[in-house]
Parts: sequence; structure tokens; C-alpha cells
Amino acid sequence: MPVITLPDGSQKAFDHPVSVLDVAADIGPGLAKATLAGEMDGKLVDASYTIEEDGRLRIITDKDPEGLDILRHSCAHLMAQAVKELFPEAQVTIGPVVEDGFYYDFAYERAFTPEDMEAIEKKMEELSKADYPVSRTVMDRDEAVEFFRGMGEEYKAEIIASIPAGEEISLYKQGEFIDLCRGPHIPSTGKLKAFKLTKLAGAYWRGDSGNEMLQRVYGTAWPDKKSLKQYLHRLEEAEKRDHRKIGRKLDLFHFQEEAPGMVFWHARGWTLFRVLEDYIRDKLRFRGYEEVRTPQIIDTVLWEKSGHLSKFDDFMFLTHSENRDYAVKPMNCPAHVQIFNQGLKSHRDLPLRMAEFGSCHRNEQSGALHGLMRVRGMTQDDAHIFCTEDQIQAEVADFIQLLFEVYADFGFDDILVKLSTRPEQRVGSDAVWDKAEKALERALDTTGLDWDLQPGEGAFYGPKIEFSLRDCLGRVWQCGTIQVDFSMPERLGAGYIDDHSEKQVPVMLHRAILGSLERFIGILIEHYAGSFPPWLAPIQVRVASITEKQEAYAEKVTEMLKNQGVRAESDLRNETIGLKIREHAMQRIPYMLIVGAREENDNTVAVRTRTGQDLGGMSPEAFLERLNEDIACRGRNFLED
RNA sequence: GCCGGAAUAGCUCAGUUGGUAGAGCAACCGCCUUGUAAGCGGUAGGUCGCGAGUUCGAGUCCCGCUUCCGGCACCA
Repeated sequence: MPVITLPDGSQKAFDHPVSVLDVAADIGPGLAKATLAGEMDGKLVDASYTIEEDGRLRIITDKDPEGLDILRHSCAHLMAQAVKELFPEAQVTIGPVVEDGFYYDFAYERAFTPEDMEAIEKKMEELSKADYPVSRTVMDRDEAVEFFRGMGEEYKAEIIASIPAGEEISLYKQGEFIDLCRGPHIPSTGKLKAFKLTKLAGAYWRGDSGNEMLQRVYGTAWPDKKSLKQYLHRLEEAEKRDHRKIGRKLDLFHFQEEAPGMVFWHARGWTLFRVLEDYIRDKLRFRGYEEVRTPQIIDTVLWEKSGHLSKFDDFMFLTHSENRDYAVKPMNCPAHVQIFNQGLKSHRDLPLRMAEFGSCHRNEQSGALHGLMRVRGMTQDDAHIFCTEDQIQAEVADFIQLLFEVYADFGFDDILVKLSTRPEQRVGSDAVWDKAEKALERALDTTGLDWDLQPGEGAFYGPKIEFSLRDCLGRVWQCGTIQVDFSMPERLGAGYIDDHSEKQVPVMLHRAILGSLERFIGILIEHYAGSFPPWLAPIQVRVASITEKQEAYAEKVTEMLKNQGVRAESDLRNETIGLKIREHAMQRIPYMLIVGAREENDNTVAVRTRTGQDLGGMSPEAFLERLNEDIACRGRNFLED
């Protein structure tokens, strides 16, 4: 005779076992209709789940985040049902929920076409209208394997076979369609009213490129049509922020066929690049780094010694000249060790922090390239810290602090932090790994950040921390990193003399704040949607004359600003002021100074921002003062806040 | 690299069953002398990504390649 406690603390007593749906109906018909599932004593269950014991129940509707996930998961099943009806030969595999939607992978003799996708979506509409009840049954593991094998579903059988024997397998059935699933699911297919299939893709079975490729269909699902429409609109808006589009519109850079994955920086993009580089240089100056520069191509002998050539030869650009083989450097560390190795180092020299804006080339696989985010020619804001094991933690903590200081200057508040620990294949003793992993972990914990552990994901030479940011469509890109390296210094013969006059091998920390300047600029473009804060904007100020009579005055104002270090340009074209304003506003230039007869007469400028705010008239000097305040704080345009 | 899609003027895109390649914006040249998001008129601009094939004839159909886009895999 269950007594059920609801989230508001109220209790309901029943003299017979009841389902989640019964409880919802007892509360009200509206809630019963909205019920998708329940949470019984912290465990998600179907709406049809029978409650026999006392417990705490929460009714899940599409207003709950769990409800939305259930809706999407059920939508994946609906899609699988549609695919099986249209393509009975197709085999189902897995269909999980992802951000904003779901996907399902199918094994089929040919690839699905965009037309197939439309047909699948149409079939889903039909199946939803038919409002099939979704029912749950359980089976013994071996029974389930046989069951799916009997249906010709080899992939499902394989998945189930990998579940430990004796475990109960739950199956969900809607109409003729049956799928293995932990659940829970919605009570009937009619609950799915707002969905859309979004993209087709190939995906490897079990995520392994050695396996066959399956057909993946992505979709999105929402509680109602309005939310779906809003989501699709959000996507459209996000796509407008695409750094490749904005890069073209703002004349920042381009790519061309003859140099895939390598950037042609235009004047404005290069200005941005240099501002960013100088900004980091300035940060490093006060943190005890020394900046160096190392060769672009180095004899392959060094890359053999470092171990890179044997591991990454497919990804290195090789070149040959006068009976010598060279590699274009894919990373800077071996070169930095060469500098470290010049002259005998003492423990008093450690930690030694060596930075380089290192231009590196990696022959990334063609399918991996993605605008500025994944390139073949990149510039890392790289540095290597040579230190003792005891210095690791302090150096890491110091670096994380610096990284967050930098990211804060750009207003990033969604930084994904991951710690990757020892993989199976590795160098170095367990004692050393213990020490390094602990050091990274402690350094992370002192920051109070949320971070994820990725066991076994570290490099063979040491553990690492990764800092990732998202692009306009939510794709995650690793930017900053700090990695401990127990291997390279020894391989390349680095050493220092300790306080007992003994030779020791230093630990090397590889670290980058931005990662690659290219990728970071790509992220920045999307983050600001091209409206860079004044300190970053390639052109900060545009002085626009109203008629040609103000040419000389406009030039004078522009020159004055330029002499004060402002990136100012004048627009003296014989065009209407309306056109000039439109064009410069679209170019996202933070400030426009408009000069007509009145301004020339008063020795002022009329200040307008790219968002259309009118700051009124002021002297050029007064404007300069405000601009400099703005630039100094690195915040957003003062008029936009 | 793998699966799918795409490539037409500087940009965004149209181009029917195979029959002499189009628009808007930008550019250039005039006129206008302009007051806070597009002034008016004119001119020019293309080996339809590259290569081969089918055909009397290919932007359009077939094949190969390149690059890009969306995923997957990879990322020292």
C-alpha cells in the first residue's frame, strides 16, 4: 500500500499498487496528459512503472530537462522505427541523445540520400500521428541476444552480448518496432510533435576507424513547434557568426586551393593577429619568460632523436636540399631543448621559461581541416618551462592563473577544463606519474574550477590539462594546454647540475594559453560576431567627411589620432554620409567620427558608434582620451554596455 | 583518411527536358556636394573548380582529380 511523497512534501496514500501515470492523474488530468516519465527515489522510470512501495516521486514532463532528454531519446526510436519500415534491410545500432537533439546509426547497404531523409521524416510524422503506445518488457541477456540475432539485428546482438551475463535487458516496443534500451521512454509516439531531421553523416561502428562505416542521421526534437522554430532560428543566427563568413566580409583573411589549410592573412586580419601576439608578449614579460625564435626547417636527424619522425611522419612536411633531409617543424619543443642545451645549466637557472610564437606546420588529414580552427600552418603561443619535479605544481598553478586572466580579458565564461592522466603505453615510473598527476590535480583544485577527469587520455610522455572553448555552433576546440613531459629532455640530452654537483634531467612543461593564434582568432571572431572591442579592432576609428570641403580637416584629425597610436583611417570619398555610415557600421568599426562644416568650425568631431549611438560632439582630444580609457580596460566598447 | 553534399562574375545566388551564360550588391566612369545604415545614370566584368569522355552541340549527362561544407576518425 504505497505512500507517495511528492516534491512539494505532500503525500498521497493508495491502497493498491499504482503507476506513475495514475499518480499524475490523481493530481489532475492536465498533469496526466503532460506526463512523460517519473523519477522514483532518484531513479528515472517510465510513466507506466508500477509503484508498490513507499517512496518519493517526481512527475517528469517536457518542462524538466530530463523530460526533454527522454523526448529526444524516444524521437531517436521513432526515427529507427521509420527507417525499419522504409528500409527493412537496414540494421539498427545505437541512438543516443546529444546536445539539442539525437542521432541514430544504421547499417545499410548504401548511403542514405537527402531524399531518403525527407522520406524518413515524413514516415516519422505518420508514426507519431498513429500514436503507438510504447511498452517495456524485460528479457534475460542470452535470450535477448538470440532474439535480436533472430531478427537479423547483428549489431544489437553484439551490443547485448557485451553486457554482463545475468543482467536484465529491457526492450521497448512501439507498433512492430522493438529496440534494446535502458529507457525510460515516453508513453506513446503521439507525444512527439516537434522534430526535424537535420543532417546525414557517416560514422564508424563503435567509433573505430578500423570498423565499417554506418549511416548516421541527426535530428532535433522539442516539446512544441514553437520551440523547434526558435531553435532553428537560433541556428541560423549562429551560422551568421561563422568566422569564415565574417573573415571574408571584414576582409581579414582567405584560403585558396594551392595552400589548403594555410592562411593568407589580409592587412586587417594580420593587425588583429599582431595585436593578440603583442598582448600575450606583454603578459609573458611580467611572468619571467624569455622569448626566442627557432628555425622553420630542421634536419630530420633531430626529429628522429625526438621520436616525432617515427610517430608522426605522415603528418610532417618533409623537404630535401643538397643531400640533406629536413622536416618543417611541427612543434617547437626539440628546438627549445637545443637552446637550453647551450652552456651548462645550474639548478639556480630553474625554472627556465622559454617562449616562442612558433610557426608550425602539420600535414593534417584533409577531412580535419576547418577554417581557422584546424589548419596546416599555425602559430602557437608556445612556451616550455624547464624545471624540477618539485616545481611542477607551482608552475602549473601559476600558468592556470595566467590563462584565466587572459581568457577573462576576452569575456570567456564557458571554459571546459579537462585533466588527462596516464595511458597504458607510457614512459616514466609510476612514482613520477603519481607526483605529476597529483601536482596537476592540486593546481586545478586551488583554482576552484569545475573540471573533468579523462583517465588514460594523457600523452605517453606525461599527463596534461586542456582548456577548450566553443564556437558559434557549440563545437568544442582545445585552445590552452599545459603538459608535463618526462621524456623529451632525456631523449635530447638536457641536463642541469643540482646542489650536490650531480647531473640531473629537468622536467619539461609544454604550455600554450591561446593554443594557436589562428584557432583563437577564429573563436574570437565568432565570440564577438566580428564586433571586436576597440583594443582588438583592426580599424578602431573611421573619420568620415561630409563634403570634400572638410577633406583637410578630416585628414588632420586622422593624422593626430594615428600619431597617438590609434588605428584610425579617414573616408574622404565623394559619397553621402549615410552610405559611409552604413558601410563602416557593417565593417563593425567601433567609432566613426563625422566631420562636416559645423565640426570643422568648432574644431570638434561628431562621435557615433557602430551600433548607432550618438555620443555628440567633442574635441578630437576629448575623444582620444575616452578611447584610450576604453582600450586600457580591454572591456567592450563603452557605448555598448 | 572515411561517408555524404557542393563548386557559375570580387560577394550572394538564379540558370527548364543538353541548344550562343543571368540578377542584385561590389568595382570602374560620369553627374550630384551630400548631416547619421543604400543619391542618380552609365560601363565593364565569366575557359561555369581542373582534366578526360558521351553528343552535331555540355554550366547541365558519365568518369577521374582538386578544394570547400556537414559529420566520423585523427589532433605530438
